[in-house]
Amino acid sequence: MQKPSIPKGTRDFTPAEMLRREYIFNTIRGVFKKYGYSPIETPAMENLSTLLDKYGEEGDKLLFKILNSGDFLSKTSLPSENPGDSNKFSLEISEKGLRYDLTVPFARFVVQNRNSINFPFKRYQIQPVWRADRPQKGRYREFYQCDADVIGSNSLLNEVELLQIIEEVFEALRVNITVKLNNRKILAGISEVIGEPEKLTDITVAIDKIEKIGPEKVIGELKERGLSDPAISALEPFLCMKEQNLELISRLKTLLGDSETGMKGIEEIENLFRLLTKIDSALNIEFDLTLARGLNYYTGAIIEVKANDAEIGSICGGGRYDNLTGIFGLPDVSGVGISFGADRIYDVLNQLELYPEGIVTATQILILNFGEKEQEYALSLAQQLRRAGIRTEIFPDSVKIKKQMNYANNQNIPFVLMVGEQEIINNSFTLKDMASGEQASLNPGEIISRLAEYQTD
RNA sequence: GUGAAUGUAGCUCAGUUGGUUAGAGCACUGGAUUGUGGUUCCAGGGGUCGUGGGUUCAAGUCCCAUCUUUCACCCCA
Repeated sequence: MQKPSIPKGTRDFTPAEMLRREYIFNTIRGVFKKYGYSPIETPAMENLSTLLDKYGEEGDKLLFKILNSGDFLSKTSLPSENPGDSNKFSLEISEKGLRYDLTVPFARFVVQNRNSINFPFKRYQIQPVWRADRPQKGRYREFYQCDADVIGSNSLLNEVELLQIIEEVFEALRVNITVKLNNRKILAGISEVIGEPEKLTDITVAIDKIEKIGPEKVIGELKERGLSDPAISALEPFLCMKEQNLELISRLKTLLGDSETGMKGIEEIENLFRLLTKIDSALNIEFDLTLARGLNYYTGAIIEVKANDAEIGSICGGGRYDNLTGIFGLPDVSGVGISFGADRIYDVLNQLELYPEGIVTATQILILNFGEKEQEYALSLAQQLRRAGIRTEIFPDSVKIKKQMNYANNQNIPFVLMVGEQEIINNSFTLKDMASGEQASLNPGEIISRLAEYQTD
């Protein structure tokens, strides 16, 4: 017999773990709803044509592809006939793939359902995504994203609203965060001003690493990527700017004056900061010129959130994309969205033990099983308690009390109720508080009011 | 895709220069206690030593391959 196992980078979750995860999902979902976002779901798999070329070359490599059904080999050339081109071959035997994020399927959804959608469309979506990455710290092959996007509106109010959502979610989860903000138009402006507009991707990828590897190595990498020496020396002042937020904005105005796109980006971020002063936000926001974000489709604001007290990558990210639906045949529709990385948030909360107490238990009271007659009575008593909103279970088998007590302990059930012959006659039952060990003899009404004090949800 | 570490009971781990029948704690089962758990005491079950090959009289231990997990790079939530 083989040992059972699950695929690399995937995980099972026990009931105790799921209670913690549901707490995170419920918190995020609650905030999304509060701001008027509506839920949608899309299939786990998409046509590969929907997914390919949306995430850059690296992203394509990380797509999980699904083998066609049936005798697909008979319809295709054998791999030995085109050696070294397994990528091309894989497209001959695979036409579906697992979704890589929720934004691209959402864009596809919007285009496909454009006639029934009421714009501006505010949707949230909480579903798993898959990446064929090599797993490591905070990185899984299957993980949940919690997305909120507004599509069909250019207004910066949407960016502000998404920042409010970020603030509210992490405040509720009690995670201290720093929000990093940048704008792709500013990055485009920089590459224009230094005379290398086509090298925008190379430039952003390289300067994204500046904190990690330092300016010298970034310059080295840019040389490798074919950036000219005059362009590099023109770029250098941008790499070592120490100004913050508003000062940085005014400094950039003098440097990017020649780039229309760049100035537009500055104007956007300036307005965003101005709007933020109106909402009484305590968010710790940094305008970070080195924030690039990999996903190719971003065109305006880009947002990334880091946990201050835990060593893990970003726990939330997003930005504005002006033409993602254009690829699917619906041009000139701008969208902006954020994505919470639920699994990383889960790791942060586990690391810092930030869960509230009430979530470790589902059942509030266990009715012990004393035998055939007693369990019939317990059945109706349990129903009374449940109607009063108390999460109740009956131990299904009339086994030793020790075992039933042990079950209550292991499940973290705070109360057990003894329903024996004497208790039934007196209509008064022994309620035991499992934490203190105290017992009291109470009638059903008294039990309900006693339990009501422990309502936590 | 590149580089490194790791794998022994359900879980966390010990296992000497290669040498008889591979151990502990926790968990589980039974009992001390037939209606009182979380503490205690006694007893018990549970192992293809990740997998496959090789070296050797002899491999958990050494060598090779492969898989898993973990960490870093690339990239990313």
